[in-house]
Amino acid sequence: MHQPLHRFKADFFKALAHPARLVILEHLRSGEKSVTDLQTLLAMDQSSVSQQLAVLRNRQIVDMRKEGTTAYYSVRDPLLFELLDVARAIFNQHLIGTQELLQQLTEENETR
Amino acid sequence: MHQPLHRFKADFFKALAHPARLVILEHLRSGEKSVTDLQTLLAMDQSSVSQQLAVLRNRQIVDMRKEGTTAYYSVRDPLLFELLDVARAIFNQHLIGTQELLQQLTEENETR
DNA sequence: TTTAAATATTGCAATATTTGTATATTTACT
DNA sequence: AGTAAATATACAAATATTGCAATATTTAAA
Repeated sequence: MHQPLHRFKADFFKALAHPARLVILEHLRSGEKSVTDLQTLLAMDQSSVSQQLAVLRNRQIVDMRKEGTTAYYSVRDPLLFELLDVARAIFNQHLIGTQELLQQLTEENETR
Repeated sequence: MHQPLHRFKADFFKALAHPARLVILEHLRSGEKSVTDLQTLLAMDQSSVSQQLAVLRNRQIVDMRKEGTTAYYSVRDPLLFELLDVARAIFNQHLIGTQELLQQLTEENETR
């Protein structure tokens, strides 16, 4: 049925579903970065960074530009940042909900 | 450092990273649905639907309401649909890119 | 108190992802 | 040609996720 398209979409989300890759994307908000840059920023070893970048590259989420021996990575579609913003908004809502729940539980204990 | 938060975010995206779960969420755009409803809509067996719903429930993406023996599921935060919309926009861009590439390749072959 | 309907959970083999380590590849420089 | 820097890839062990089939649980009604 809608199998292929939804599989495609699922693969896209799968590419985002990793802490290191999310951090990489956050760092790319401020423009392209080299692998060494990211390696420093994330305090990760070179090959791990390269591997995560490969995942993002395969899903076409990032673009790569080579200058000499240096590879510069950037986010292909600025809409991605919008997506991350909406995701952040959802997390905030989530945290507010959790906080309210805690507050409620605390009050229940106090009035007892 | 930012480990826990990004792990949390990654888990959220992981919950979206499955074709069946994406289809379920699309169906929930038009309001709450019972497990049987979804089972029919998706042409999946009951236990698979329940399992995927469990994943969405664990990540607090959907809410569940029970009425008799029937369980009604709905999306907790409408922002989620906004997120899916942005994702859709990204896919469209992506497809346009692919299409243009194909077009270009076709033209190259024709003029040769 | 059986029975049926609706939903949830469990167990497990098959796959897929992650993580760390080692090894390639590419490019520029000497 | 030989070497160093930057990046990429290969591989294997540890984990996690799927996809089914079987089994439980819960609720309402006979």
